[in-house]
Amino acid sequence: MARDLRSDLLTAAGALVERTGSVDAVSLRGVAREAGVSAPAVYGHFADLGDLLDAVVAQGFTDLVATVRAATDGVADPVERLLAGCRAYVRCGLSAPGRYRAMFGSRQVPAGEVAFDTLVDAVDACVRAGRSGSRDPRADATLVWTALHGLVTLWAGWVDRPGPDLDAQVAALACRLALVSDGSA
Amino acid sequence: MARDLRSDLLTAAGALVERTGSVDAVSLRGVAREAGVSAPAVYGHFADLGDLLDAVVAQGFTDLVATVRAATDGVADPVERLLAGCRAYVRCGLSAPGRYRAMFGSRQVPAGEVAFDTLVDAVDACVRAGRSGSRDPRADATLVWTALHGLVTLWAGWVDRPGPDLDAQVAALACRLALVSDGSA
DNA sequence: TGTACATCAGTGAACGCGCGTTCACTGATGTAC
DNA sequence: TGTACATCAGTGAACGCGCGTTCACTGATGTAC
Repeated sequence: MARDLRSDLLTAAGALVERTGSVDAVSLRGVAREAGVSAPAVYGHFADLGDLLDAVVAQGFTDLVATVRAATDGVADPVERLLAGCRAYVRCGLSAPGRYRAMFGSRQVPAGEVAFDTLVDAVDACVRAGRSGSRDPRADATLVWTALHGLVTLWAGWVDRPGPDLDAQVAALACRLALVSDGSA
Repeated sequence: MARDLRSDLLTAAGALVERTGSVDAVSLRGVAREAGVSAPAVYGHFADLGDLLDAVVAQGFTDLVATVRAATDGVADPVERLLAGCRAYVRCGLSAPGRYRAMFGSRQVPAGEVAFDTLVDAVDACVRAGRSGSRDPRADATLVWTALHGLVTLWAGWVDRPGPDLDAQVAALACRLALVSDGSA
């Protein structure tokens, strides 16, 4: 079976991003070393280091969207659907905090817009089902996203994260900010 | 008037952190250049680059605590006090996003603990005044902090931040998560 | 007031290093006859 | 089946650069007499 160096390089770059905790500390030579290949070999698959890191970020968005979609597909109840999506979002972020930071750091966030519309729809569905008192689903979805983002970035790499269970925190943030009446609030 | 090179270097380092957006992209030579001084001159005031950056972060915590304290001092009403502190926290973070990221990035957060206790007290005061329905002020203060952190890190450097006014978002996040009944919720 | 000297903050040159990128190359794989 | 050749992914050496850090130095400032 022929090796797929391009995906090997992406994997190596992802591993380095997580190990160093920051995308800025990753070097082209370091990625090549991690993949067990010479530095110039990278240029056969990526224009330069920035291109490689852009690909890591792009894959991060693809993963995030797929993860959330997989978690929400087939969930009929709108509140459960919203919560499942939020949980998946947070867990995906925490599974690769360095990449997550790179995705929503100083770079642009084009793919984030699409995913955000999904969140607005999920809040809107709760309103239509009479399960949320939101009068501005888009504004409240923004609050939810903001809080979930805080959850991922503040507690990434924390060992002794304070407070209750992660899923309970996600539920409390989502329900209170989306004005959903639920046992968690 | 004699120059105070140490504080000049801190200022220069802070400016570079904001300009590059990341603490990892700041070099000792770059800071010296920014301060108009030779690179070895830095060693007269800091052990090495890490020491200098630690000082930037430490000053960030000092500023943050002082800013929040100044905003809350003399505010009698517990809800107003909580909101004033949250607004000050967010504005301080957004005024120097790169430094804020460095403060709560991969490095340790010792000074953050003290500031957090202040937030717990503020929520607790609302509960005691019958203005909050929180049954676990510490847990709910954690949610508030998480959301404020998200607000700073997600929207730092955003030009067209969506949704309503920043202060209104802060109020919504704080009131809903701390279970304060207020016009904003 | 003037002179000799100690102190000490900042300088300029130099070091070794890892970096991104280039270049001519090699050696395995596939194809034409 | 065997041979000659084209293709092309990956290599090793080399480049120039900015980096952190060291070292002996300089020149201004303050002090003792």
